[in-house]
Amino acid sequence: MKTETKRGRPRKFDEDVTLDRIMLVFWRQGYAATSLDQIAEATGLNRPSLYAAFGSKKEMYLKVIGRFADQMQAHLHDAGLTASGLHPRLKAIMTAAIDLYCGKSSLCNAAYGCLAISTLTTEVADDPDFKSMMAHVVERMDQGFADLIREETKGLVPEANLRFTAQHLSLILHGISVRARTGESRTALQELAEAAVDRLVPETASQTVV
Amino acid sequence: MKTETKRGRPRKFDEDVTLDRIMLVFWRQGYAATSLDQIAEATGLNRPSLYAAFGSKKEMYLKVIGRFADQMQAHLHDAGLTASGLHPRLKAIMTAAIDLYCGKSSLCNAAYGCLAISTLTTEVADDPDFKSMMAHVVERMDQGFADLIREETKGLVPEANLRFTAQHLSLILHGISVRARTGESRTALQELAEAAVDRLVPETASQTVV
DNA sequence: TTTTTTTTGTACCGTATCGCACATAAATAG
DNA sequence: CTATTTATGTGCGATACGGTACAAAAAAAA
Repeated sequence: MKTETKRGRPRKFDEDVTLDRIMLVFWRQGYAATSLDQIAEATGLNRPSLYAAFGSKKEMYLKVIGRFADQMQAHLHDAGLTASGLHPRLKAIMTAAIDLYCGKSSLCNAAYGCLAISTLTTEVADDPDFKSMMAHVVERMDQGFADLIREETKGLVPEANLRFTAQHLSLILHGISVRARTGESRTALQELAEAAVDRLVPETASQTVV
Repeated sequence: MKTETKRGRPRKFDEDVTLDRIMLVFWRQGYAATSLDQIAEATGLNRPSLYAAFGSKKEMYLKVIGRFADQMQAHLHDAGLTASGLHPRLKAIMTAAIDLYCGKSSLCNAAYGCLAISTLTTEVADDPDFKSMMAHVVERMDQGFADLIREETKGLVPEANLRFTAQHLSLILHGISVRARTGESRTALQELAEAAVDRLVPETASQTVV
């Protein structure tokens, strides 16, 4: 399998870097309030190049949301590996999420909360494509927490209870995202999250959850 | 004090009814995606009348948010009066909020979640006026819960703990709003809320909270 | 070189946007 | 009746919007 050199004029931009720049614009302003001119300015590209590479504004946004979900999942997964035991791992994940929501991550340096919660939620009521994307993102987050709990409690917790607790953890994170974007301090959110985890899962892994 | 009859041509519309109609448009589409033509169509007024009565689009939106916060607070307060004891009252409030978020209230008949969480959150990062309004709305919700807990536990719970639990309850409601707009069923949200309240406050009022 | 393929950038199209000017209408005050 | 005050509705104006046509540019292929 040889690396066939592409014909035609080469691109002057990196697709991933560009998507990250587009992401930041949508993250700050939301979908509806963002114009293609702003995206063009933020990326250094002109509109025809943007359309050729990513399609319409809506497609750009959906691509960005999907990319964000991927990066978010990887980020939180990594954070969950820095500790051991259900309770400590959950706390590590919460901390990582709060840092990200408050602009303390490589992804974003402003307190914009979660991209999906902060901007996609608005568009959901009037557009089925956005709505199913939103449901997908939330479902992924629930799944992530469920997988972690399942792994750490190996059969000790009924699947139904486990999924329920996972939903509850997602819920907490969504609420924290809202407060992060509203301007609440990182330490205040950290306290809230810690208390929430303490109430949801026991300190020692041997106890039954829920 | 006599009812001075106003001079000039009388208005053909009721200001409150009109604001409620404007509210529904913003509730579905959000601030940025809503045009004044859509508002004009929804209210039956033309743009000059709208501007004369409510000012710019931004002022309309802020007025609507304030009105929503008032109505929401009254709605939840009333719901809290239908039961007695901290735990039952909180559950009643949660149920009322979920019904409203899912379109089962006189305010709105569609599952649009909370107007502020669903639409104002997006605008917050780029506009200080919206941001302070959002902080104000969240603060009011925290206050409402704090007042209720304080009233029901009369001095048994330290003010700090009490406020902390109130924030946690608001957080839950914000997360539920997101899921309601995303399409989650009312019963599923009801289960989540009940479990959350069970974990946050004891069943019997005599126990210490948190 | 000539041809083919792909990207770039200018310039544009039709439409929608917010906000307002201005004339008209409907009420009261004198 | 005349003047004044307030609300209505048509219509416009300047701008911004999403999206695209088209020609120039930059690479590989023939």
